[in-house]
Amino acid sequence: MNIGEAAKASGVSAKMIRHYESVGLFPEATRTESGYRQYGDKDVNTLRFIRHSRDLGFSLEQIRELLALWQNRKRPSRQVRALAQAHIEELDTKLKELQAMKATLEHLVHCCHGDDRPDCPIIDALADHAAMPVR
Amino acid sequence: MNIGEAAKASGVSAKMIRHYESVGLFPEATRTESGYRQYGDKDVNTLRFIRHSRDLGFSLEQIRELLALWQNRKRPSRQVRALAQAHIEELDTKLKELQAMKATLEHLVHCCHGDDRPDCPIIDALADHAAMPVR
DNA sequence: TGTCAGCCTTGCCATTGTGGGAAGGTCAAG
DNA sequence: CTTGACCTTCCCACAATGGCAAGGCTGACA
Repeated sequence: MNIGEAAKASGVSAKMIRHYESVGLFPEATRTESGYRQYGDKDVNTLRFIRHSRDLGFSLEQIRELLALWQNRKRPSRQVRALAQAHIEELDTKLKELQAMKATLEHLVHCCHGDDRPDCPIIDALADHAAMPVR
Repeated sequence: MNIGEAAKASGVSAKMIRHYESVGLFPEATRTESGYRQYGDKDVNTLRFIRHSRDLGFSLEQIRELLALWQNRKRPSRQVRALAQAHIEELDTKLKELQAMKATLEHLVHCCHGDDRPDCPIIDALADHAAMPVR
């Protein structure tokens, strides 16, 4: 099957399939005589694996490791779990940052009357030399 | 004061000050005869405003608007609040995505025994054609 | 057989915000 | 006058994705 079909079947855009190939995440596809990339069901499965991993927020580097573990029938599940655990912690760090930002903003928005008057605690907080919670 | 000093005083790196200037977020600094940028207290305040805004996750484009509102003494606080409110919603969208990823991963990690055996529900979920919650 | 749509190819550019580094000019202290 | 610390500009990199352009291939239809 051609790249477009593989893209549809896997949910990974043709552009991204080429990109993954170029960075070595995905093996170089065999080509027809005229240079078209050819894919099989196995390739589509791999692409789906990649997409699922992306959907969970894994980076391409992490996916590289996940793919290796996937293809290694003798992997200790410990390793997979450690990778996932580490990623959860990354997510958690980001979550906390975003939550802190949101909390601060919500507080400020709450304090701002939001009418025609120029007086605004949000602007004041951004300008003030003091009191910027996050980071 | 030179750019390095302004950077220290504001918490914005010299690199970024130049960048903000180049994209028009920050006015071009006056220069000494030899070409060094010169900053005053007012500039440092503006840089702090920018940094505080970045700390709350506003994009440079949003900061452009915030700066305009800040400098307009007659702004209606309504506009500031609307900007902040919109940003809160962006944050919330991201938060929900990350939370969904985290929840899925936590579930999978919980299911994985994580020992020397190769059997691994995490890998299985990534590979399986079905059941990928997020997105 | 000609042609046309719709695919494919490569390659370059843009995004967002930040950092790194090179090559060279300036300044102040010793 | 030298040296080290600063400054200048310019280019490159990241991560992941999209877009566009110029050109080649394929298959269907007249």
